[in-house]
Amino acid sequence: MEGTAMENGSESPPSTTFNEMKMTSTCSPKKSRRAMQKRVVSVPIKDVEGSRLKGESAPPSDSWAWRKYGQKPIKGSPYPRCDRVMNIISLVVHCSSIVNPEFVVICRGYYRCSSSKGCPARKQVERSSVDPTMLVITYSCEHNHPWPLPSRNNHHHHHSTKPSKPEPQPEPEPEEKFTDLPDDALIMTATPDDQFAWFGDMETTTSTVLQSPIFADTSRTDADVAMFFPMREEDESLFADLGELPECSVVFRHRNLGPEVPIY
DNA sequence: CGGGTTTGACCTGCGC
DNA sequence: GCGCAGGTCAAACCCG
Repeated sequence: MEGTAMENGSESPPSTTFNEMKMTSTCSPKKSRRAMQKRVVSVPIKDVEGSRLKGESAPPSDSWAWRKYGQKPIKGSPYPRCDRVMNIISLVVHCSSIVNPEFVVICRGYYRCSSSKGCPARKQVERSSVDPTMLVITYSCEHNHPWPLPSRNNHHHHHSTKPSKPEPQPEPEPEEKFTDLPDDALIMTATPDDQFAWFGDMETTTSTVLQSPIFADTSRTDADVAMFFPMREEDESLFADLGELPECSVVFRHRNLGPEVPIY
């Protein structure tokens, strides 16, 4: 409500500013966003849904622990400055997207590595603007920082909320994950056998053609959309689900395609 | 009760 | 210089 008390606190000297806090939270004083190495992975939403249905908490499941620290509607949204309203609108527009795929509100979730204290690794999850059936996961790390995530074999530091899962393939040297890369982000579609399989449990992430649960059936009408709004009890969860676009598509699937789509 | 999520506010970078 | 868009914080809330 009151946002940050320290900002409004006129009695306290500006010794601890928002700025300084950020700088201390990162290793380098120059926190240029450009100084972050990035890697972008495109994952079919279907796979994410699958993992969610299995009860996993993180959006696109990988073997690290991520903590969500923010969410934003991004470019392409009608009211990007009004977050609260945006959540509502995103629901509406999302539902509209069933009828008119041109309306695609892109919300981005911000995740921080919670596997270890002070880990600078971050991850952004958003739906692809070009292919709504794909989920774009952006992994980022400080430029000069070796990939700080713990080994996927390090069981002490994660799975705080996730059930144990089979470990992925043996990982390459962590330092190699970023140091060989150009500054520009790479964009790729993850496949189980490519060099970036280390990104996570990509055994379920294939580059198979998606039959979009959302857009495949163009015969949907506004009536289909309307069925989302009379909800009351479910409103909470529905709005909460807006945080994760893929989840929203899960809702659609449940509602409209339930029996048709195999759930695994 | 501890850890994760939600969400409004705020800060910064950048384009115009 | 201004405003927009993206990124982050942190209090409140939720949940096991």
